[in-house]
Amino acid sequence: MVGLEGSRDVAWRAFITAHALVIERIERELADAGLPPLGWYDVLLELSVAPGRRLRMHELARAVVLSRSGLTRLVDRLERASLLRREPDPADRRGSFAVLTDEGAAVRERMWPVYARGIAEHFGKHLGDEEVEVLTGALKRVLGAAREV
Amino acid sequence: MVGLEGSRDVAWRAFITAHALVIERIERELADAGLPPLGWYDVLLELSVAPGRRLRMHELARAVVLSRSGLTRLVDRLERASLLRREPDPADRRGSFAVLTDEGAAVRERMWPVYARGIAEHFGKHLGDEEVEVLTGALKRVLGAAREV
DNA sequence: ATACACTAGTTGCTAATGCAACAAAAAAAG
DNA sequence: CTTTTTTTGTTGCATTAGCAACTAGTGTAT
Repeated sequence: MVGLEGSRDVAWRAFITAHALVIERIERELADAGLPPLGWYDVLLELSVAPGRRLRMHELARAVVLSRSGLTRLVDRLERASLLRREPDPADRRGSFAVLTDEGAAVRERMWPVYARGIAEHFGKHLGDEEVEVLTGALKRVLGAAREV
Repeated sequence: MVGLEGSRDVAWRAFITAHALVIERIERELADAGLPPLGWYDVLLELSVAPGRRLRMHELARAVVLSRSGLTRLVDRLERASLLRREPDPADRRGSFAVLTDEGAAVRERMWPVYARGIAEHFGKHLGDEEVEVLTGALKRVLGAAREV
C-alpha cells in the first residue's frame, strides 16, 4: 500500500501539486516585474474591499490565512513601505486596525495586471466554463468547512 | 476595479484559500500526532514509487516542486533521520541518488493514516464523485501545462 | 468589587526556503 | 582533441513563517 489510490487522494495530489507549480510561476513573474510578492497582494486586496479600507489585525490574519505573529511581521513590512498604517481601535485599546493607504491601493493596482495575467495563463486558460463553476462550488464548500473549525 | 471579478479569478481565490486552510489543518494534525511535516511525506512517497526506490536529486526536486537548494536541505534532514541515504551515481559523477531506507518506508506508512484522514476530513468529504472527476481532470491539465514551461 | 479566564498583538527563537555564487563534471561546438 | 556551455549539487546569505512566552486590556463569575 503506497497511499493515494483512492480517486479523492488522486484529486488531492493534483490539487497540491498544481498549486505549488502555479504559485511558483506567478511569484517569479511578479518578482521579474519588480513587484512585491503574493502575500502583499492578499493583504492589500482584503483591505481594499473592507469597509473603511481597514481591518483589525486578527481579522486580517484570518482573512489571509496567516498566524498572528506572521501577520504582525507582514504588516510591519507593508507599513515600512507606506502601503498601510496602523491605527488604534478606540473601542478596544488592545487592538489596532491596519488601514490601507492611497499608496497601498496604487501598488495593488499595479500588481493586478501581472497577477491577473499569471492567473489566466497558468490557471484559467486550461479550464472550461463548466469546470470553473464546478471548481468554485466545490472549493468554496471545502473552504467553508475548514473555516468553521 | 478591485481585481477578482471574473469567474476564473473567483475560482482562483477559492483555490488558493482552500489550499492554505486545508494544509494548515493537516500540518497541525501531523504535528499533534508526533509525525514529520508534509514535505517529508512528499519525498518519501516519490521515492517509494520510484524504480529502485531511488531518484536523482534534480528529479526529486522537480517531483516535489522545490528549488535545488531547498531540496538539498530537506534531503539533509531526512538523511540525518535515516529515512533515506545518498548514493553516488556511477553513471554521472556529479550527481547522487536519494535512496529510500526501510525506516523511511516505515515512517511513510505511519504517516499515511493520519494524512489520509486529514485529506478525507478536510477535502474529500466535501466533494461529490462527479466533482472529484472534474477537479482531477482540470487540475491535471493545469499541472501539465505548468510543468512544460 | 475582585478574581479569573480569555483575547489581541508583539517579540525571541528556531526552522524552512529561495537566490546567487561556486566547484566539479558532462555535453556540445569548433 | 580543445574550448565553451550547460548541468548537478552544495553553500552563504537574507527572507519569511510559526510556536511559545509575554504584556495589556477585556469580559465573566461569584
